[in-house]
Order: sequence, then C-alpha cells, then structure tokens
Amino acid sequence: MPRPTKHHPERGDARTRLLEAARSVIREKGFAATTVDDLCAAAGVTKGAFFHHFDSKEALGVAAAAFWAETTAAYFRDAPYHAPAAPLDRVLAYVDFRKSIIDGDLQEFTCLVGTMVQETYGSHPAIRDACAASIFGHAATLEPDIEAAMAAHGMHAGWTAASLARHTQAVLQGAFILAKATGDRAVAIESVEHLKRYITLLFRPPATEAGDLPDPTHRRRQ
Amino acid sequence: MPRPTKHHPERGDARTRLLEAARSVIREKGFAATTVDDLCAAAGVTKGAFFHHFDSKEALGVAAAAFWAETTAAYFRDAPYHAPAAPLDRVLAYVDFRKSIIDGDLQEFTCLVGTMVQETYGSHPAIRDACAASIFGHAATLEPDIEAAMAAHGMHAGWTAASLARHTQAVLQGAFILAKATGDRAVAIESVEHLKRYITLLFRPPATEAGDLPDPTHRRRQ
DNA sequence: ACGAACATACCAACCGGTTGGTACTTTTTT
DNA sequence: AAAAAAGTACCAACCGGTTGGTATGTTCGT
Repeated sequence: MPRPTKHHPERGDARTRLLEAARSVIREKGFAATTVDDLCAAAGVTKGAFFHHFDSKEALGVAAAAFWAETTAAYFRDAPYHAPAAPLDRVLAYVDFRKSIIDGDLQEFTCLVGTMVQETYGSHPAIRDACAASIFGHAATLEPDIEAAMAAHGMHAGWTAASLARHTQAVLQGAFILAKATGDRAVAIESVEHLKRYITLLFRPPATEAGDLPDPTHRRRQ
Repeated sequence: MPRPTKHHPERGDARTRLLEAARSVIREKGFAATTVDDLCAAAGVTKGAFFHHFDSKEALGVAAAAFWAETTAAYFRDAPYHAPAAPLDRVLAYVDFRKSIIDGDLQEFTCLVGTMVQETYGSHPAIRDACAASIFGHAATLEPDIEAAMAAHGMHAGWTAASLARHTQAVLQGAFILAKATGDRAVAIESVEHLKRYITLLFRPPATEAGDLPDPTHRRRQ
C-alpha cells in the first residue's frame, strides 16, 4: 500500500486511523488478543507509526478508551432523545434510543470500554480508569433528567438519580454480554425492555390499599 | 517443587487443579492474557500435564466453562434461597442471595463465563457456546419460581418468566463490569438492589385511580 | 507388562518494542 | 527572504523474550 498520506492526508492521520481500528478490532477480539500488528494492518500503517504515536500497547488502550468517550459523548449529545418536554419522557426516550441502536452486527453496537475493562481491570489500571471515566461519565449525563423527573413526580425514593443512571449502564453492559453469548441481539433488546418497564414502574404511584389516601405529591403522568 | 502427587494426591489431580487455577487466573487476567504457563504454575503442574489433559488452550477454556457450570449449579442448588414457601419470596431471596455473595475481592464474586465470553465470542465459538450454556442454564433454574409467582399473582404480563430470568443475569453481569471499572463492589450491590426493586414492583398491583376498584386479577398492560 | 498420569526438554512462530532512516513541515537564524 | 536547524510523521527491518504446542521420557497403579 503506497503512502496514502502526504502529511495532508485525505483519510485521516495515522493516529486517528489506529484509534478507529482499535475500536472495531478490540470490540471483536478483545484487548489482549488484539496484536499491535493487527491494529497496524487494519489501519494501514506500519509498526513504526504505531509506536511513534503511542508509547506502548497499553497507552493505545488508554487513548482508545478516551477516543470512545469523546465520540460517544458527541453521538449522544446530538441524539434525538433529548426532545421530550417532560423529564421522565426524556429518560424513557433514552432507553428507547439505546434499544433502537442495538442493531446490525454485535461489534457495531457493543461497548468498547465495557469489553476492555473486563480484561484490563487487574493488569492495566490506566486502561481501567479510562474505561471507568467513559462509562460513568456517560451515566452522569442521565442524572439531570432523572433528578428532574424525581422532582416533577414529588418522589422521595430510597434510591438516587446517580444510582439509577449507573444501573441503566449495568443493564446495557449485561445485555451486551448475553448477546455475545447467544450471538443474537434479541436477548439484549429484551433486557432493555425490562429496564424501561422498571423505570416506568418506579415513577408510577404505588397501589393504594383500601383506606389509604393517595399522596397528593405523587403526580402521575400516564 | 517435588512432586506433590503420588497418584492418590491429597489435593486433587492435575486436571482438577488446572481447572481451579483457570477459574481464578482467568477471572483476574482474562482468557487471552492467561498463558498456559500461568495456569501450570498456579496449578503446580508442568506443561506436559496440561497437554495430557487438554488438547489445546481452547479446550481448557471449554472445560473451564463446563467446570464452572457444574460447580455453580451445585452451589446454587444447595443455597438457602429455596426455602420460602411463596414462589415470589424465593425469587426475591435469590436476588438477596446474589447480593450477599458480592463480597470480598472482585475475582471471588465475578463470573468466569461472563468474563470469558466477551473475549472469545468472535474467535472461539466452542468456548462461547460453553459459556452460554452456563449462563442460560443457570437462568433457566429461576424460571419455575418466576412462573409460579406469576401464576400465584394471576399475572398476564407482556413478558415471560424466561425473559425475566435472563434479565436477572444481564443485571448481574453488568454489575460485575461496573464493579471492575470502579474497583468497588458497592456499585454492583446497588444494581442488584435496583433489580430487586424491579421484581417487587412487577408483582405489585397497579395503582388504583380514585374510584377504581382493585382488579383481583392484577391485569398488566404494555 | 501396560496404559494412564505425569515430567523434561525443546521448538518454531509470534509479539511488543527498538533502531535507524526518509520525507516533509515549521521555526529560528542570518 | 533565504538558509539552516529542529521537529513531526512515518516506514522497513530487525530483536529478544514469550507462547502454544510437541517429542520423548519416567513413574505408578493394576
């Protein structure tokens, strides 16, 4: 492959191409099983270029997690689920959106950092931290809507907005694992539907026992 | 290290020791990053013994998943959560039990097959299938109690007992990932508590509007 | 005696990382 | 403004340790 870049390359520089290659190859094979040569071949660069941009394979892992955090943040920031006026509807629209993007091949909808952190949490703390920042940074973007929904429904629950936000990510990560095990995304979609049902039930006022007075601070919405 | 086995070894034969070593080492480092030498060292055997019992590293992965399925099946079969008389209480007791065993170090409570399947689903179908059998085999043990609970509560839900059983496993697998990312099991416990809340809400009769009569057959929609 | 259960020694391929170099751009000096 | 110096981006070839796997024993129970 003749040099595609003349330092004003048309298809991105080597660093970006390596990060994009890492995104797809690591999602398919995992971090440890992905060799530096794999990444170089997928990116169409040589090893020299790899180690020019990254001090080590571990450094690439950290950069790949950061790259993932950036690109997904932009993707979700521009996604349509922020439109609904009611905060609870935005939360539910997020879940629906996550469900809708479980489509195509496994390596297209699964989570790079969820995959990587399982392999690296013990041996590569730097990668683990970068993955954690991506996961919990994304979870944190859900908190304002959840908190607003809790306020709008006058809830004083035994759980926090932050913990529910984290739980949504746990369900998604677990759904990806089950999908990888079956090779079928249906089982992932199923779990996301359970998650949506959970959130719906959380914000539904409790059943009134005979003799109970409905709590007027529990506003219902549907 | 002088030979510890005299063919009636006191601490198990080489095959079992290798499987036990695989259980702990792979949970810590992942499948790909675990070398055959790692396993031999942890088991206190030589490579000759390894390849006497397993045709390849992949074959060990399959056997480790099967070993995991067997040992966990026995562990859960004898666990105390089967005691409650009411089926829903047994389901909730299962969730409580899973919560209670999230204790100690990460590699002691996380799931071997959940870790392995992420790395191997693309490259080692045999391991993936063995992992899937373990996960969904365990999920299936929950179905009778869930089904009995649905019947006892007269539910006609938009979800099946099997799908809820699978969802519990998704939540657990996701909880393990988050725990690995933070290094703190608290976030895993939190998600299991959300799961318990979900199941509780699922089986709670819907809110009654003012003037509504509680429906004795707790109909469910959606 | 014979096969199952190990051990020892070894290998070829592979893998992360290095070396030394080229082409091009930017900055500094004059 | 031109030349010199320094820096960036990348490449091809190479290196030494590691890895999964093998070939060939040796021990032990029956």
